Amino acid sequence: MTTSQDHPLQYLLRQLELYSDLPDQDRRLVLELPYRLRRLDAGSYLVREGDKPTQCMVLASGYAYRQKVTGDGSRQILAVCIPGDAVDLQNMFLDVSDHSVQLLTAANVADVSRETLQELVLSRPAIGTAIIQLTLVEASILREWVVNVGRRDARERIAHVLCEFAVRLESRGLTADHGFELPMTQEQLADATGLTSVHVNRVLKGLEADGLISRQRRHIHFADWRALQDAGDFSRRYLHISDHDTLAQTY
Amino acid sequence: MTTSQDHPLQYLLRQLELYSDLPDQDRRLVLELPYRLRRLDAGSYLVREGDKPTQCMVLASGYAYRQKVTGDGSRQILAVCIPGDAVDLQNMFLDVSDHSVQLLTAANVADVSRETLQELVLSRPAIGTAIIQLTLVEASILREWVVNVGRRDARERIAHVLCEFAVRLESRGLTADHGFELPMTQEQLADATGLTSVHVNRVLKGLEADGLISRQRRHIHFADWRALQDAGDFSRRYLHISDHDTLAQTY
DNA sequence: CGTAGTGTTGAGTCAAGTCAATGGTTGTGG
DNA sequence: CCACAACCATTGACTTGACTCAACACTACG
Repeated sequence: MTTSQDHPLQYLLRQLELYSDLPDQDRRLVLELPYRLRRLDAGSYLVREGDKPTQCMVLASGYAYRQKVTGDGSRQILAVCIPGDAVDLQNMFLDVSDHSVQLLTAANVADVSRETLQELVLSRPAIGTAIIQLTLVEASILREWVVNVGRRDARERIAHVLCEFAVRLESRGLTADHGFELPMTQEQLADATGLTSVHVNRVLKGLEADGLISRQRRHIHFADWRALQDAGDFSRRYLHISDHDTLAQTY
Repeated sequence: MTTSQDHPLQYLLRQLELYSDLPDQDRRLVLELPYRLRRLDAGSYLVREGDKPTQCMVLASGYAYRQKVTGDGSRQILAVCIPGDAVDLQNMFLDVSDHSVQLLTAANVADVSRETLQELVLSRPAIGTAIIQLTLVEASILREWVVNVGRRDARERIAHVLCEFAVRLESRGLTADHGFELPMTQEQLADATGLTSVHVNRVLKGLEADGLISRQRRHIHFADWRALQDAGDFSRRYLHISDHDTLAQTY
């Protein structure tokens, strides 16, 4: 259950150490956090807007997304969570959740007590620093999403999201080479980019026709990674991943 | 210079205490932070994307905005900073700034040493908690902006931004009753909402024609606050300001 | 009193949305 | 193993909200 190989919190630890190394003791404290593991189906809600959560959930495997719904019922996806992401750092220090989190795929979720984690953050400076950095990087990604949705056209938006996803997956050691399994429908991609599913479909076909990507089912292959980055006005700076952090440095 | 009345960091302290009270000692530690005060003109850059900052700046007076520029030169405004906002909590724990901050008006800016502040955050749990909460609320506002720009039409976007601005100002005790001085041009408002200045102008006139607001120069008066909130699909939940925190509770 | 920055308005265009139908794939139960 | 259902992807025809371009008005300030 706590083999270092498949420990449910291993990706969390990896993420914490993306921005600064932890002392051995802190590393141990993280891996020794008591947790409860749950297996949940795709579509399950992890958090609902308005909830007062007592647990902090970590995605041990699987994908999820943050979302908000407007008054007239349309949905905006705000972030995609990948394995290792702490789903509600948000809620760890705020009492009421301001958005919902829903599973994109079936997933294993580790629940950690809010108080335990809070205490760790406040008493261990290195862990505190790491968590703050995580939070700040998440904010940085949100800023980039505002730019994406506010000032880029449809083709740029889609290309940008694909690039971001690829780089984030790679930094967590989760990519096949030059491609990945997109865990979302075109409608979800539309809700992430402020478009409609019909238009997303046309744009994807356009990117394919122009030789930037190729697709089969939901698998995206980067036929021309350089050109895709250009098409998406993508620069990885905002992800704050230093170059030597990435594994194979494929991208 | 350090009268409690006009201490440059007084609004910062107020903001820190919005989400949880500080012990007297911590309160004192904040107000006793060594700082250097600068007077800067409108348009000055406080931070440029790519900078490696060593100071953490606090707006003692005046307004600023965060922005990013896309490859083709268009600008997206990501947040408006009001007096008391710490301009670069971001940079306090990350080494390279991922966006720029520019003054909207002339302002007094207090520079605090990055290390001093870091240490305070990591050694004083109440201050650490407050800073994390601040960061999380900023992220929550960013999420709402993604929704605003991604899923609302022009009229809703403008109405929403006006509501947000009013409530934030009030929570800091900075509003005249049922109106405020908008410190931005219509072009800047356009860059904040992902629109063009021409269209912003038409929408503002529309809101005025429908009796939701009235304007003279840059002063916005809320002729029908209730209707404006509805028009903007606005709910203050995402600001995480508990009701008793607001002063007059005008809104 | 000229200049520069804003704000305002109209006319024409276009990127993206809407509506609606058709195809494909997967899974399930008979 | 087949048939049906459900969900998702694809495509075409038409509409529209917001953009572009361009001119003109107002205000502030040196």
